[in-house]
Amino acid sequence: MQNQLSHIKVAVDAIVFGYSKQDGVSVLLIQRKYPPFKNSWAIPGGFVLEHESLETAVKRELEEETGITVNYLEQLYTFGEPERDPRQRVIAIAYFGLVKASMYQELKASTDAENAQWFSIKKLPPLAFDHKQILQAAIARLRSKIRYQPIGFELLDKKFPFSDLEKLYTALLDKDINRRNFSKKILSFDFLEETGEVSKPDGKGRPSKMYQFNQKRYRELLKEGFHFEI
Amino acid sequence: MQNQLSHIKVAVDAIVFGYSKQDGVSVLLIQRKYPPFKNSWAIPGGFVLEHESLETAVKRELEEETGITVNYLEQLYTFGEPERDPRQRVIAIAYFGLVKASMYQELKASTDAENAQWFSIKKLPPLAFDHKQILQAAIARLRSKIRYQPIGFELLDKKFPFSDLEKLYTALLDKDINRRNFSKKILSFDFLEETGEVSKPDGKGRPSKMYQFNQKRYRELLKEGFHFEI
DNA sequence: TCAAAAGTGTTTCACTTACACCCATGA
DNA sequence: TCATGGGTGTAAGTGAAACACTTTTGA
Repeated sequence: MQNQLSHIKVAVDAIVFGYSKQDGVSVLLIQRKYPPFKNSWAIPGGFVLEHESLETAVKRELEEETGITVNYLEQLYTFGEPERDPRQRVIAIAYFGLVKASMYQELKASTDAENAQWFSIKKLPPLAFDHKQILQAAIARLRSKIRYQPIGFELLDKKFPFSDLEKLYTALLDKDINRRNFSKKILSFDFLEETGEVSKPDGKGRPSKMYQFNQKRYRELLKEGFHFEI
Repeated sequence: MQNQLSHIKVAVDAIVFGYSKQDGVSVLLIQRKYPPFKNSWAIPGGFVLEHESLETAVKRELEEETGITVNYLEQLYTFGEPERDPRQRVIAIAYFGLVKASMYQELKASTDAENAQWFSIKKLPPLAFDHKQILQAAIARLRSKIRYQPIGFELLDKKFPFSDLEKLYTALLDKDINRRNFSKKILSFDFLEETGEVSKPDGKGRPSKMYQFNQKRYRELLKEGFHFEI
């Protein structure tokens, strides 16, 4: 095997989720400029360079195509059916990323991102290749993972009112949540801390305390055998 | 992109677990015949052919190298660090497989398997490439997955005494299990059925009822929103 | 002073945990 | 009849679910 060449190409894709109170959970898509599927919406991604790690490749492609930097990234699944790309055999290692609400707002301003756009996961456009299937796998991962790992905080701002967290969970889990029991449960975990600030009420109602996720405390709890579960 | 060739090669690996009361949980390894890592033990696997799906490739390689057929297979993770193979860039899509106790016994008889062998996960040999890391990921997956999905039955025979299941769980989860509460919990799920048979006691003690996993009933329960958890 | 949203106390109920005892078999 | 492993009943403890009430703000 003297550096043989392969007929199979290796690509990475990035399914990036963002959140806002107005639009709920959204995913970042780009519009294709060239055939096949010209002008279709697609998941950002591209081919892996010979000496670059898979994660580096995802981050690079994401930066090039959308200008976005994620604050959470994990491997999702590898899609490799022989016919998934009509041109030639391409296997795609899909990654799952999250960005904070502040980054979500910034996309509009970026110049790299002229053909990148957020789509609410409730109103998705038709997608190129097998990207519908990939996106569905990512949404399933997000929905299940948010129940046993505190990744919800990666979608909110650093400091947030408690109701934001509750709205996020309501948006992702279908059943509606009992406000009282939800707050009792989350606060009993003891990894949220009050910042001392309060939110100015937008319009009406009592202002709420601002909280932030204490990552260090969470890691300590994990070491003690703690298990997060909603 | 007219069928360009890639400098990155695509391989699949299969981490297959088996179980027996004597050896506990074991993993199937092969001894390498050629350099690099000649004579080292390694996870079975090989390169993906141009027109074959990833799953087909895993099953084919497993059959060729060990003669084993799995009754459960899922994708584990894709390993793609640039330096993981000293010869050239190879990304490996690792799969996670389980075989029933009867298949576990058969390996010894198979001729294909002259250089394949079961190793207890408690006494593992040094491994080629980054296979130690891959195997650790697989063991972690098995340990965590057995808690929220009834894959334990894929490691036992079709019919088994209850204590076999208990021993399997004791072997995988570190903490020891309260026999009474474990059986109450499993039986309350209502996907195990008595076969009417009893085991002949091997040596001593009261014979036990034989049970079998009712896959159909389990699927029904899932539809009703049932959630398995130990 | 009213509507809206935040914040909190308490009872009920179900399930887990812990413990103890009985049963069937071979030697 | 004894040792061994299989099979089962139940009380106590813990935590989730349900519900109702109070507080703080803007209009």
